[in-house]
Amino acid sequence: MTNGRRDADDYDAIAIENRWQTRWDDEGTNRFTESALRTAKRPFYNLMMFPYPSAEGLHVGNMYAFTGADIYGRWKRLLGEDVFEPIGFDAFGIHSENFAMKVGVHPMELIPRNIANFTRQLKRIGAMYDWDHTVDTTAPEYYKWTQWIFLQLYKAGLAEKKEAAVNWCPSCMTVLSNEQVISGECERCGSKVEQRLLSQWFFRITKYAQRLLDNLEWIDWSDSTIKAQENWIGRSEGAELRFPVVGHEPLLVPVFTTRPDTVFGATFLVLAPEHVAVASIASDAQRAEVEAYRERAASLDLVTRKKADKEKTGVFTGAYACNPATGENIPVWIADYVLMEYGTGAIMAVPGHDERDFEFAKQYDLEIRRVVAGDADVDVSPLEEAYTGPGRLVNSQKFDGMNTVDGIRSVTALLAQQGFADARVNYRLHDWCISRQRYWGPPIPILYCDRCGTVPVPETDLPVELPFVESYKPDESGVSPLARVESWYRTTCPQCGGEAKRETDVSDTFLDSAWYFLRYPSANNGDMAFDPELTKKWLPVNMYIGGEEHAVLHLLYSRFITMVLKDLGHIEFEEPYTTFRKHGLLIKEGAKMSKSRGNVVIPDAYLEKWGADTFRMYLMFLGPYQEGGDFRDQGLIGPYGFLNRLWETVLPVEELGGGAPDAGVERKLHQTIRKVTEDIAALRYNTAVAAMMEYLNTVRAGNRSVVRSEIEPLVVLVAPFAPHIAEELWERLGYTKSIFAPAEDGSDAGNWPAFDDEKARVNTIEFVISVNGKPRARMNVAPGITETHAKDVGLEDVNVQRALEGKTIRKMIFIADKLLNIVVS
RNA sequence: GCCGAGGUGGCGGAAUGGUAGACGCAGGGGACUUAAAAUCCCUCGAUCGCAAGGUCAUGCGGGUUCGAAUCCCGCCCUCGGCACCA
Repeated sequence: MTNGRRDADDYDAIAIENRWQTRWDDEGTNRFTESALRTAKRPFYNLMMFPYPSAEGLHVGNMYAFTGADIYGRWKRLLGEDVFEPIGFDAFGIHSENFAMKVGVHPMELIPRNIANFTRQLKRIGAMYDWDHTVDTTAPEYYKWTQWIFLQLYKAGLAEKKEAAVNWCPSCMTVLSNEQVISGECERCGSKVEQRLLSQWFFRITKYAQRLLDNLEWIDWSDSTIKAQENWIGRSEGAELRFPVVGHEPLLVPVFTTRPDTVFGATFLVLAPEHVAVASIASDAQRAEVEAYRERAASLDLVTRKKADKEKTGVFTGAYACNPATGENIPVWIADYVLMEYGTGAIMAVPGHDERDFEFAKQYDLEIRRVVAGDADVDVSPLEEAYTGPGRLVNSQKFDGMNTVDGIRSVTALLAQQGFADARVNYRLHDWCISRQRYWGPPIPILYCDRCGTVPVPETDLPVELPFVESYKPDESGVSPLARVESWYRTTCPQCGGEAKRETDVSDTFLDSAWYFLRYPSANNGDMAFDPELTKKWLPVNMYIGGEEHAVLHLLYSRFITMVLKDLGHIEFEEPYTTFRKHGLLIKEGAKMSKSRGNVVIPDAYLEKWGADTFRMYLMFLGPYQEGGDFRDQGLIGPYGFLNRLWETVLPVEELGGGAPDAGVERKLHQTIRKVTEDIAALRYNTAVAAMMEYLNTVRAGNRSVVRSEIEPLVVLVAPFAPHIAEELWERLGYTKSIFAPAEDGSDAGNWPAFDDEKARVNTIEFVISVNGKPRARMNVAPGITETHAKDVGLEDVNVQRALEGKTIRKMIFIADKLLNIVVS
């Protein structure tokens, strides 16, 4: 745009992008045929987290994630690999359902509309998705297999139904997740949330806890994601100790502790209010109080109950237990700070050495006994606060003087001998509750028959289709709206032919997404969930890029399902993603993007103003991809100017010179190819873009005339970031095939340029002479300057001499091709 | 409280033991233009100096080292995750 009007040959991003997107679509450039999927020579499965198709449309956060992943895939394709890059829609779930209720449109109507809008937007960003292999988790052809997976777990004994406490909003009449409870109130209506006991389906993920933990050692994932999973699984080593209840022999109350060495300081026992032993051991005198407390605890919502800073409460049961180490009788209490779902639901309280027990003992005036002294001061004075560190045992009979590590082992061994203890490992991880008392999900494929009991739906009867239900709002009954559709849930038992009733709960959305990557290559297969041959060829996923918000849920559940499917003989690998990289978080002008702040970036307007190429490039340039960055409208002009200058430099092609590149430019070119290649491989996209900009500046410096061999490789380097302009320039450079197609020399290679270390080698370096670490002179020399030579030249420099005046040289440090540091005093 | 990441010009960010501030934005000056936009060229951490050059500077305080944004110790702050897990 040099003359205020647009010449035919000006860079018109929108027109170019429309043209190439249409062409990719028409020619199926990025789509595998079924046979091509089977014959691919160098398969590379490039996966990104499929979006939930909200009504708002594609968010800039989605686009940031997808662009970074697409650049990786396009780069792999330019290297000549057969890259499979699918996308789909995670469209079931509470989010969609709540939104549908809000706008008063049935989800069965709303979701297809949203998917159509998302598809349009996803095509607009120029990612190389295979639109012939997409999934929609709400399609019966998909959730048929989600139900099939449920049945495989059921048959393997990994799915079981049991009672569990859930959050219940009495006004919305629905179960809430913990995330939807804000300080005891419903996030949507503000009502006080209650606790309800419901019978629900669980997957026994805890059975896989150790394996899920062990494999973290060898899978190639972002460190922070691995750490998050480790913490979530939460392995702790310790012991189970058993305390006989006085007068109720042979009843033993088991407790889990990581500090069996402190058992001599266990001055009372605390059970969770729900603990089964409570009813039988409570004394008559205390029974009324105990019952009242249990009722109060049961009515409290789960989030408030688990708040650590809540004041501790509890009641004495009237019973005593025998401390097997000391032989003393200690009181048994119940308190809601002890959680039924962790360990055994009971603890031995050691107030001297546990902060919570200390607080509780203070509250109810229970004995606090020191049994550990800090190493430095073998101190037996009373405790002002709980001492939780290591040290030496005191007041512990024959174990006195022993350190914490030996104490844990020795005390456990002694009590084990007497039958009161076993070494034990505990995990924080809970079984995965997959029941949802909602409408918008795949029905759980189970039937209940009066005669046969719980009966799985035969695989041949799948899918159990979700019926269209006009009024799908949840109600206060605590069961799914499907329980109101008698015509649907009444059925016959496949075993006895008698009357049966369907399970009316649907499954968790996370089950839909726990296996979607297995479905993509087989997306069009109606006969099985995943074709064995295709699965073997393409899986596990080679590269998975996504946000860290899924570090523990989706990424853990999909690992679990993969392990189960392997154990059941359906697949041959147990980790779904060979490499996982998290991307960072985008913020807007220093602040987190949120609807309430009104600073959410909607990509559409930017795409229309600047084009997808500029937008993609800017997103990758604004900060390190794996750490995130700050989106500023002002910043887009940078990459836009770069693409404009690239356009002007290549065109018109007839004016490009032929022949050999300038020596200096060629050196910079090979350095740039090397840097961009290494940076993309490591997802350092921001510095890759900077290197390309630097190279273009070098090529254009001083308005010199450019030869084709200098600029053509840059078009390829830019292609993963700005695929449309790259295709256009490539075509204008005279190539007939797509820049992403295999190179025209017939080899397996793609068009990505190779770098030559020889050609990248510098012929002059700037050598620094410093005095006491401060640079005093710089000189341009040929690499390989000797120490002697450097000293000769360096000491002659006037500036250096000035710095040396009146000082004595103590020594000189020579670092080859970098610097000479003269140390003086 | 615990785990993880981070704190560098006016701004986004480079540099992970060896020239601090690559690349880009914004700002300043200039060319072209009737003018504006666009484009191009120069300049651009602070401070002292006519200049050569000096001094200061990577959250704060110490340390290691010939040399520290980078490594170690102790603090402060920001962001993300987990949180009564025994």
